[in-house]
Amino acid sequence: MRDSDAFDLREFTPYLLNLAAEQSSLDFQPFYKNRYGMLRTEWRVLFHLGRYGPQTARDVCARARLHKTKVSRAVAALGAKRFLDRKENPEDRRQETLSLTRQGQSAFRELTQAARSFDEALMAQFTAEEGQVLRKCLERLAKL
Amino acid sequence: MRDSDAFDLREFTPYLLNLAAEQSSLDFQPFYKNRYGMLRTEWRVLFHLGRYGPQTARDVCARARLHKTKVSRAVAALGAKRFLDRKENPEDRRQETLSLTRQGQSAFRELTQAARSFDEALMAQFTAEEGQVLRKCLERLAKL
DNA sequence: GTATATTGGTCACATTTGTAACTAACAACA
DNA sequence: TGTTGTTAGTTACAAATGTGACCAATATAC
Repeated sequence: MRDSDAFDLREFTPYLLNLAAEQSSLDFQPFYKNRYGMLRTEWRVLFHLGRYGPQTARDVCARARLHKTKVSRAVAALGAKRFLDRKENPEDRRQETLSLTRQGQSAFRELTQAARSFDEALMAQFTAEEGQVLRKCLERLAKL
Repeated sequence: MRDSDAFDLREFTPYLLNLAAEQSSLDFQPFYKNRYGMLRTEWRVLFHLGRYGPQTARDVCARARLHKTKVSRAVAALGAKRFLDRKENPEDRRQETLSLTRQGQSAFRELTQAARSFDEALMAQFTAEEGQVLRKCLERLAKL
């Protein structure tokens, strides 16, 4: 196993991915946390509601690739902060249709714009080709 | 804010990074979890001890970029499972020198080999150039 | 119709993590 | 020597997550 001496964690893609993911998430966090008191999951749920319109928690789960308990908690928190409204569906009383309040829409617009700028700044350190390769690789790795 | 309608979370690099990181970590997890009952942090600490030899928890913190409480817990867990030994440093009795037991070294060798193979398989889906670009971008994003 | 299975969503519990306070040992300096 | 500050590491508590049990509503099978 002579070779194993030469192997460094920094050559291990999952490790690198985690470092990069943690770092970038940490840098973006202030936008939704400081200003709106949201957690990451809440921001994701808010985003999906803003981006794809009113839908049930089940739909959010599928689209955001989040477990239903995580979505349930995020929805409760967003509701408590008046970022979304819940309306029971009369045709199937198990489910509720979630929709953003005016305040929720406003937060969505600002956070989306912030995300866009953030991403542009992040990608600006790479060439267009590098950016495309990066994106393509990440999508493949994420099994999207 | 017409443009914000077109923005999708999948175009947001931190989001993509997180999906890719979670997916790849999940896929590798069985190697250290099922076989050795380790957590991710424990595997990282074990790796640094195996790769860079006996050292104090403080050194591991610096090299592995982990907070000292996280390392402290991982060291306690690895010690309980007999993967490492702790020896008080007589020159400075605050610190302990950590070193892998025979069992720890064996686990290190196997996990390192597994990581290497895993990484090769992961990168095999890309061309050599793509791999280099990906690695370079990730290192930059991780601020290494 | 009644029994059974499935689904949307919540709750309760255990695990993991983050944060800050803490202890013990050492260092610096009067 | 005594006082103050720093450092290595642990502990205690809060916050967040994962997992499975759970409840009510609907669908399916008989």
